[in-house]
This record gives sequence, structure tokens and C-alpha cells, in this order.
Amino acid sequence: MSITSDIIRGHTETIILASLMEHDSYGYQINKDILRKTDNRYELKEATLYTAFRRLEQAGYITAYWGDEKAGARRRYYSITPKGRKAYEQGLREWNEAKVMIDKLLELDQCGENS
Amino acid sequence: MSITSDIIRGHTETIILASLMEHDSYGYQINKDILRKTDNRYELKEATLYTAFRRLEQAGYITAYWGDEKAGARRRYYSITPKGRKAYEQGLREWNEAKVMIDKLLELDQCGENS
DNA sequence: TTATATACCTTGACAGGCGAAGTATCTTGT
DNA sequence: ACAAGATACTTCGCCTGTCAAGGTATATAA
Repeated sequence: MSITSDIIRGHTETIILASLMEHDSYGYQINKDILRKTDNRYELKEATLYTAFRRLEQAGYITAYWGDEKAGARRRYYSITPKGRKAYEQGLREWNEAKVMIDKLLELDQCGENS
Repeated sequence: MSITSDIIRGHTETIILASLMEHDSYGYQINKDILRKTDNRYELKEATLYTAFRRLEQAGYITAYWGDEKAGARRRYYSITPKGRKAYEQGLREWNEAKVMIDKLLELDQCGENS
């Protein structure tokens, strides 16, 4: 519903990988981290988050294991693989390229580009 | 197929509106402009382009009229409406916000953010 | 006359996001 | 003892935007 949902689309996986680059984590925590990092302006919907985990696992970018909590709800932890790290680097590179491109396309110039 | 397709997703409409902010234009030309602005690195697929026109028209962001070419294929020109201009401004604002957010989410820091 | 460029349009499939609903555990308040 | 809320994960089915594929029509170059 938030404005940004549509714009974020396509970055979900890289965002999750970025979070896992720091340390192993689990769904709920990753989402809370996203919320914190964006000053409560954005978080993934649960369905989005968990379906993304499935895709990332299938792609071999992350591996999962159950935490051994003695108390509280069980947690499914995820760990990024070397392949996942490469995918993150690639995603980051693509984002930086796309950013420049979109900036150019949304900017109102068009004239003045000589030669 | 190109890397960026997924990332651009969600910006198509604003990109088209940005193009029409400069002057009236038609599908083929807009796409060539995009190609030029991105140094031949990106262009919209025709189906994407034309379905976007339908959406923008329905939303009242653009209006259409047939060009009066005496030679060559007919052209359907589009003109941005005041409502469309506002949508463009809004889209640009959202992009700039989202950009900062995504940058933060893809960046590897997390620590050092005091208080 | 065949190919290429210009220019537009439609259909159907696909993939990702997400609302909604469900399961299970622990803590807190009454 | 019981209800409510936070934590934590899961699945189903819809919606929407993208796009491959196919089609139409005109003009020009080989």
C-alpha cells in the first residue's frame, strides 16, 4: 500500500542478501532491521519476505537452519552462501547502474547533450 | 531480459511522463529517446510501452491525438495533462525518496548509527 | 520483390507482491 | 485461569506489470 512498494519491487532479494551479509538472521529480525534502517518508513510484507526466502534458497544464495531457542517461538535462521555474496555484489552493481539510468530518464534536460 | 528490466519496473510511467514533460511525442519516438538517453543501454518493450499508454490515458495523465502525417506510418501523439504533470512531480519525489532508502538498505553498515 | 525501418496494437502467459488466514509459543495483565 | 498481544513462520489465491509472440500498415532501399 505504501508509495514505495512498486518501486522497491525487484530489490527485495538484494535487500535480504544485504542484511545477511552482516550476519545470519531470521525473517522477523530482518524485517525489523529494515524498518529501523528506513526510520520506520518501510518494511516487507510477510508473504513477500517468506516467498523471497524460498526463491533465494532454491537459487542457492542462502541456506537455512532452525535455531535452538529454548524459549519463545522457533526461528528459522538464514546464512548467505558464497554464491549469495556474489549475487549481492551483482545486485548492488545493477542497482548503481540502474540508479544513474533512471536519474537520467526522469530528469528534464534532453537538450544540451552535445556531439 | 536485460538486467535492468526488473529494477526499472514501477518507473515506466514516470519515465514516459518525464519524456512528455518536454514536448508531445509518440510511442516510437519516446522509446528512441530513452535509448539515446541511456546510451543504448535500455529501451521499453513495445507491449510494455503501449499498455503503459493505456493506463496513463485512463488515469487522465495524458491525452492522445493522431498526427497528420502525409507520408509514412501514422503516429499517435500523446500530450501530458496538468494532472499528469503533478503525477510526474510526485513520481520524481517518490523516486528520490526510494533511492535514499534503497541505498541505505543495500549498503553494508548497520553499526555506528548512534542514539 | 524482398527486406528493413517506421509505427501501432493485442493476446496470453508468467512472476513477484501481498491480503488474508492459519499455526504455535511465550509474556503480561486482570 | 484466561484473554490479549508480541514473536515467528507458513500457505493460498488474487492482482498487476512485463513481455514474447503475433499481427497490421506504409515507405524506402537492395
